[in-house]
Amino acid sequence: MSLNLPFDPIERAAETWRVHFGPSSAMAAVTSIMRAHQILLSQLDSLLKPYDLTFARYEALVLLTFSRTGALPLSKIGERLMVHPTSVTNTVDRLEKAGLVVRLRNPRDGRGVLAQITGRGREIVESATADLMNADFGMTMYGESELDDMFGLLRTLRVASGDFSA
Amino acid sequence: MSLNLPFDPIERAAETWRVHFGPSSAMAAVTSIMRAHQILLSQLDSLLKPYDLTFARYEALVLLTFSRTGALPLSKIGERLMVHPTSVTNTVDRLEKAGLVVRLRNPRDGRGVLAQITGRGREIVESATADLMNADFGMTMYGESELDDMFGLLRTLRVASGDFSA
DNA sequence: CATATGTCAGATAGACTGACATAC
DNA sequence: CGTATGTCAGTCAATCTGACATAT
Repeated sequence: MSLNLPFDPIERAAETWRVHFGPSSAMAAVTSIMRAHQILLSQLDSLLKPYDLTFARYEALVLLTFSRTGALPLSKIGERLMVHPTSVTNTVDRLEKAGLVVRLRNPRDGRGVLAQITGRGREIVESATADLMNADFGMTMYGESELDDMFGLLRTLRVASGDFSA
Repeated sequence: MSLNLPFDPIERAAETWRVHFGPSSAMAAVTSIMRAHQILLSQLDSLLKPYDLTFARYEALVLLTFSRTGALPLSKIGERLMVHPTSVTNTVDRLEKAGLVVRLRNPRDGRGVLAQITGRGREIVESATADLMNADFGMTMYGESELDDMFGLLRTLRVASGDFSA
């Protein structure tokens, strides 16, 4: 599983990069984000595997528990999770097959569909969330202030990319 | 393309999370990393699309230009890029079909295969790299010290996950 | 012999395009 | 009418498992 190299592969790439193309802190930072994503996704998916959930599906389920009625239009789910409409359809399909949500017609918009979390869905979210928080979302190596620093740093990227107005 | 929400969707999720499950800075940090990855990958792949490259394939090509002979065993490519052996096979397949690398038998190990970059491969890397550096790898919004902070922060995660010994 | 390298078939989760029916 | 919602078919890149041939 773990590589256990005797050197930092990204740091080495950055050094070699400097020799060939000139210095680029951006390259090292971007590569680090890519690798961090890979590490975290793998850990989170492992934690969620007993529930037959991926992180993406877990996020959708959690979002539903956050709403007053346990139901949200698919369009709103896509907006909040920042994913493509067809991906929402796909995610809800899988959750529905697993019995964790049901589709309802939106009484306030004939075009729309609501995904509503089921009792079983709520049980699974509760249990999975306990596991994730217990594992600190795979971030046990960080202190509170470091986590805040990371959130703040990455917020700059999210603002600049147009996710929201600061 | 951009969402342009009037609020930060991750910050809102973190607030709601606090109400339902208790505070978790880890959750906000992890979600930020996930979103940052998504944003950057999309930007990088757009920049590389004119060359019919993905970021993963570009990384492999660059690695080859870094080696003395322009050739590396597939096993070494997998180790440096931290990807699964079958993913390396897949990546090299695509690069080979595009004429950017060729496969050679490893003269020093009958089991092994070398991927060697071609002249056309070198041209493409040079041009694509110029584009990427010109776009600062999608990180134009950051200063030098912020990029270093990010690298340092994420290094902690990579060490803890066993990528290498610090 | 056990181990390491690479390939293959097949499965999976995800993102995306374009077309479409439906309803606002 | 133009716009918005969701679905569908199909494509694509990536990842992984398990099996396998080959060579160390």
